[in-house]
Amino acid sequence: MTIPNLIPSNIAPLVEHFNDYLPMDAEDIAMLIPRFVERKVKRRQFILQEGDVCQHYSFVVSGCFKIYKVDEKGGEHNIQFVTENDWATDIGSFHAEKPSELYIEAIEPGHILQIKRPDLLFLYVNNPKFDRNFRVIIENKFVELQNRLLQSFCVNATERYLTFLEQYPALSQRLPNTQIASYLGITPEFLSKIRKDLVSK
Amino acid sequence: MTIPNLIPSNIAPLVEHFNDYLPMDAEDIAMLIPRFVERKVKRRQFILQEGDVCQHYSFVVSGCFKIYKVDEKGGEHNIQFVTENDWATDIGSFHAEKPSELYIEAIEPGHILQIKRPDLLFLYVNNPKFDRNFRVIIENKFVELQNRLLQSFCVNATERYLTFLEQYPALSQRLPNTQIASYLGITPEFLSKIRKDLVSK
DNA sequence: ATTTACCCTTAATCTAAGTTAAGGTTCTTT
DNA sequence: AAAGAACCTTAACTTAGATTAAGGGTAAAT
Repeated sequence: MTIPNLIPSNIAPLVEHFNDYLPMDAEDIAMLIPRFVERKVKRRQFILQEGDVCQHYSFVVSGCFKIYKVDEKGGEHNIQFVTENDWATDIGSFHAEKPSELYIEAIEPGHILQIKRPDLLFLYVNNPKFDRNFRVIIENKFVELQNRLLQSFCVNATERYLTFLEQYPALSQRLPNTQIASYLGITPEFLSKIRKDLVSK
Repeated sequence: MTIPNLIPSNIAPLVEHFNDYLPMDAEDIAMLIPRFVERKVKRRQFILQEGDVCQHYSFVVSGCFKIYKVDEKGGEHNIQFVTENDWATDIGSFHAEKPSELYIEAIEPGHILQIKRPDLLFLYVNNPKFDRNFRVIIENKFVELQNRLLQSFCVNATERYLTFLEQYPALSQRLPNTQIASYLGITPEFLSKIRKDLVSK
C-alpha cells in the first residue's frame, strides 16, 4: 500500500481506486479528501429518486446498489448493479442538472463517498488528472453498457442469464433472482423456468 | 468563425467541434492537425469489420455510418447511426486493442478524419484539453446509449419508433426503413405494420 | 434499357416470453 | 417467537413480435 497513513481510513478505497488509473500524489489526495462526504446507507434506502436532480457522484465503499427505471405500468427495470469500488450516478441528470428518470436504491446496507457537482467541477478545473481518471472510468462504463445492449439485442434470455453468471459470479450469489430477472429483462417466473431447464441439461 | 484560415478547410469541422467543448488555441490546433488523416469512404465501405482491432477514432465530416453487430444466425443489429460532427469507433476494441465484435459501414458516401491510438494517446499525455474534450464527448455518448437501453426495456416497438422519429427526424428521412427496423430491434415487416397502424390512427 | 438488387407491404402462422394465480419457503422485522 | 414480507417455483393461458412467403415498387449498375 503506497498511501500515506494520514489519509482517513474511510477514504482509502477511493484513493486506491484512482491510483489504479493514475498515481495520486499527496497534493492530489489533499485536493479530493475535503470534497468527498462519507455516508452510511440502509437497506432499501434511496440515494436517487425519479424526478430529483442527481446531485452526486457516489463511490461505493461497501454494499450493493441497483440503478433502475420504473415503467408506465409500475414495472422495475434494473439497468445496472453497483458494488464495491464502483460509481453510482445518473450521469445525464448530473451534468444537465435535469430531473432524473431513475432510482438508485441500496439492496444491502452500505457505505458510500459522495461528491457534489461544484466540487467535481473544481477538481476537473484545477487538476487535469481528474479529467483523465473520469474519462477512463466512463469509457469503461460505456463499454459495459454497450455489451449489455448487444446482449439484449442479439441473444435470448437463457444465454443472457449464462453470460450474467459468467460475468458476475459473485453477484449471482449475492442477489435475489427477482433482481437478476429484472436486470435480464425477463419476469422472475421465466427466470425460474430457465433455471429449471438448465439443471435438467 | 474564430478559426485562423491557415487551417486546411477539411479539418475545420473538427476544430469547430472541439471548440464547442473547450476553446482551442493555435497551439492546440497545431498539435491535432498532423495527427488526423482525411479519408473518403464509398457507400457500403467498411471502416471496421468484426475480428479486426479498431485502430481509429473516426470523426465524420460528411456521410452516414451504421455501427452494428451480426448475431449467430446472421441477423444485423444496428446499435448506433453516426452522422456529421459525431464520432464512429468501437471504444472497447480501440482501448483494449482486442478484436472487435462490430462492423462500422458507410450507408452513404462520406468523408472522415481518423486518428490512430498512439496519436490520440500523445494528445492525451501532452495536452489535458483532450482528456477533457473526450471525457465530455464520451459522457454524452454514454447518456445516449443509456436512453437507448431504457427505451428498449421500458416501451414497446410502436413507442420506440415514435421516439426515434422525434429524436432523429432527419435520420428518419435519410435512412431506409430496413435500417431503422434494425435499430429499433424489430423486423422490417413489423415496422411496416406499425407504420400502417399509426397512419390509420 | 433492362436486369439486378434492394426495398416496402400484407397476411398467415409460429414462438419466446409475459401474465395470472396459487402454494410453499425463506428472510426480516416486531 | 411470531407475523409479515419478500422470494421461488409450477402450470395454464395470453400476447408481442418473429418468421415465412409472396407481390409490387424503385433505384442503380451493366
